[in-house]
Amino acid sequence: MNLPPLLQSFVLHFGEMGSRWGINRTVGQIYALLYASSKPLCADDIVDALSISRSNVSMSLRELQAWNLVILKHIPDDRRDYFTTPDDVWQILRTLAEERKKREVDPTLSVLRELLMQTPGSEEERHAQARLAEMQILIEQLTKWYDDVKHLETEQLATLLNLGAKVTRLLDAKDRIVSLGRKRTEPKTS
Amino acid sequence: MNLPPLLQSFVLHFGEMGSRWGINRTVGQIYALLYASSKPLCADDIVDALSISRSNVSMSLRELQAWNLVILKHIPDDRRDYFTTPDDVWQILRTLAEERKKREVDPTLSVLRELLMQTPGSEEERHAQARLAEMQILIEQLTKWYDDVKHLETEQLATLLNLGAKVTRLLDAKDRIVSLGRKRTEPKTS
DNA sequence: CATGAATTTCAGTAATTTCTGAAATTAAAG
DNA sequence: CTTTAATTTCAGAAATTACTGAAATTCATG
Repeated sequence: MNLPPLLQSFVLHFGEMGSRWGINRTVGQIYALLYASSKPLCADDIVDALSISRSNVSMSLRELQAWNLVILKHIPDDRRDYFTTPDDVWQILRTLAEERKKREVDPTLSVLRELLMQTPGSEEERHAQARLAEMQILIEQLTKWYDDVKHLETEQLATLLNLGAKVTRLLDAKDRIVSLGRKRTEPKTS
Repeated sequence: MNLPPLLQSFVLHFGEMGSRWGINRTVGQIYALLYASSKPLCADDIVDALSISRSNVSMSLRELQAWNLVILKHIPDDRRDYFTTPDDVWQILRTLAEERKKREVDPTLSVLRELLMQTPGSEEERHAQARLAEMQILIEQLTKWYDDVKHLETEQLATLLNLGAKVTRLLDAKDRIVSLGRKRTEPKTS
């Protein structure tokens, strides 16, 4: 591996963390490298930087593209593909959420729905269905929230985050204000 | 595998999904089994239900305990350990969030902090640090939100979920009401 | 349509992870 | 202290996943 020490530490860390997420080491390393580099890299740049085989780079880039995590760029008079990550970290977060939902949540939801259509053949199955129903309801609530929130602009999303648990207090406050007929109150927005 | 068909489908699905999350097939299957069973199971029950070796069950249960995902129960006049999952799916969600944060987010945050302490030795490193800083800020915002929200009672959490993106509208409404005419600088609304 | 640079595919191999059975350990009861 | 049931540990086997190099493919250009 042939990288400035800081970049190398970052890349190695992402590689290790990769396995804790569902992705493999190389994919994690390539992503980290693209993320932190100041300009787009082509496959051979990655080969040089990480000392891995050309074919491994090819397959890993394909994987990253399937996740929509990289952007393909072209440089004039150069046939090669160059890759970067989006500049906006919020956009990256959105993509990550979307893809993980697609791969990790949606299939489970569809299995739960299917199994809940069946008629239980025993007391044991009846109980199991009740448990699956609880899980289904939870996941549906979460995905409903997600579908709602994912359309927000970055600034609004940041506002929502900063608000955090205070939302519930805000709700109370609004109830009070509205029910009192717009009496003037101190703003408590942060 | 010796289970009612509905339970078997659920268990097999969790096993497969297991690998998309960081956990392995057996651990996923055992968790699913414990989750959907009407009473606590001991290691040998699991061996029978899933047709896997006793030692595998032992190691997998240990893994689940490390994740705080199972509850250990005892039955009078029986030396064996019996396992279940918590009844409350919201509690399960909280545990899952906490453990995943601990394993998948915190280590990255600490690496980012460490690397951002260093003095960049080149323009390339300077740029990398800027990118790491963006990532750090995002992660810190998210974990701050999480730390705030995780203490909420289930009912409040459900309220917050149901509110979703409407929070921003609520905020606007409150601003309008309390500031009596002073308009907030608008983000570009989609 | 031949050339050659860039890239992808894929079969075989390497590395890693998971799983098992045998042996070791633990701990309750005689 | 011994017996015995329950559990854990761990070395090796099995299974899975990741990686490589060689061959095949793609595609812009002469």
